[in-house]
Amino acid sequence: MSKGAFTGPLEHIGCCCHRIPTSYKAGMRVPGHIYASDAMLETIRKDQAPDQVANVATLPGIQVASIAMPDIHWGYGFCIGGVCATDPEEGGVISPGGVGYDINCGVRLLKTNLYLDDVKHHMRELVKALFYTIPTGAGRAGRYKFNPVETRRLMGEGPRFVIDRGLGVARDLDHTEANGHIDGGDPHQVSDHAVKRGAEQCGTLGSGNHFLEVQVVDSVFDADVARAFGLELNQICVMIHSGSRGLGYQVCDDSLASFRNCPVKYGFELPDRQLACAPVDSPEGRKYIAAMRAAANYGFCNRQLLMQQAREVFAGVFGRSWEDLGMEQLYDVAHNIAKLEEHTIEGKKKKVWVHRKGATRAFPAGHPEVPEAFRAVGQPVIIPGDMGRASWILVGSQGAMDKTFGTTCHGAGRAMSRTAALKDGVGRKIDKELEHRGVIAMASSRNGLAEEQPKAYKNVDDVVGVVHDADLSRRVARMRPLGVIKG
DNA sequence: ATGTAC
Repeated sequence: MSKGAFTGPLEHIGCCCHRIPTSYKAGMRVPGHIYASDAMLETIRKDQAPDQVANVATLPGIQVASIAMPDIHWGYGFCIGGVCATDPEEGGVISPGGVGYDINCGVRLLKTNLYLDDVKHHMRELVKALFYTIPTGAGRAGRYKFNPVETRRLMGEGPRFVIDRGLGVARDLDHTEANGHIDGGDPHQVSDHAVKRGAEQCGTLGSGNHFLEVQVVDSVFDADVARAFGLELNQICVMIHSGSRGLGYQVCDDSLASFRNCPVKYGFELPDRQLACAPVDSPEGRKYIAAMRAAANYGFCNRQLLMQQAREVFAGVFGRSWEDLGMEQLYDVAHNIAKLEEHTIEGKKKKVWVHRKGATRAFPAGHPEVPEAFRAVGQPVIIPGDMGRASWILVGSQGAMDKTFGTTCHGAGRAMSRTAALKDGVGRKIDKELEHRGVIAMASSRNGLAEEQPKAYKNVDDVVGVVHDADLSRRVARMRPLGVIKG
């Protein structure tokens, strides 16, 4: 597909929201809604992501609108930063492209009782210890080995499986989206090949935009919610951004092959074959849903094991147990997943399949799926930014339920393609540049650092500004990076 | 995102 600029209509329809009308493209069942500032629209128009928003609006059973967040950019079939809800009772479909290749890519935040002054003279040692303990990079195997039977059990149970083996504590589950266990995951719908890839990679970081960062709370925007989350100024935290590694990739790939003939078989047309999908209640759809849920449970396990290794490293560097260092999990969110959820649409309660691809659930105070500890304030939302500037902690709000199926942004969003960023980095020492900005960075590949350099991303502060102003979630705390390990 | 082309 062409990646040229988008020149179609974007009609301003309210706070930070722009509409692609159904008249833009044949077959659109609903309009497109893109949340962005006027200034950001210029960046957003640079690739075909808005056209992908329009393509998604043609999917059978789609409800209300094809929605995109301010960190939108081009992706496989669906844009990254997209939200699509389908109703199975209206022929609604499930689509692997609406979840992404990295099923349950997501973010976990681990708190400590350390402050900036406690770590600032230990950052080099800390980052080195993290880098030499936690495997990074594509294809890397980890220290935890599971045989195929164990790997399938792990996919069925989620992090409880590894916690039962001493790798974490039960209260970690209370602080994970869906308690780290998506019901209906069936490991037997996952191919042997996918299981084989997953068996040796649980507890590894991967490559691309995945990272593990030591961060400091740089600013607090909502003191009451920050207190409820146990966050305060100058506190040290660890942010973990990773997904389901080769296992999720293989589940996605396997399903795309099985979906190839679905448009003919079930009688619908797609404007782009990368939108491959199947009715929720079809054999192909049911198999993908069962496998995708199992891969999601694996993703939660991967971040659990990454967290546990970070706890061990801190304990080693600071000579105290991780419990004594207060290394408790704030929360863990998935930002590449499809889930069956109840939403109110035109006054009626409906169970819909919400696809979030590079988009984060942001449920408000009082929602039954928000853990009890946060029920009074809303769900913690974790937004990873780029490695030079910032990341954010937000809280879910009612506006998200009203406008975006309980969803907000997932990160900064790329502003440059990987190849453009790579070319831009030739001859530079990006780790040295980061050091001048106060960030110790270690990566297993020089190219990785160039592709992920700060200016390859939009300013995450701007992205967060849009979702705050549009009431899709609210600012709680801004985090500044001190040290990072990457693939 | 991904043993970046079984």
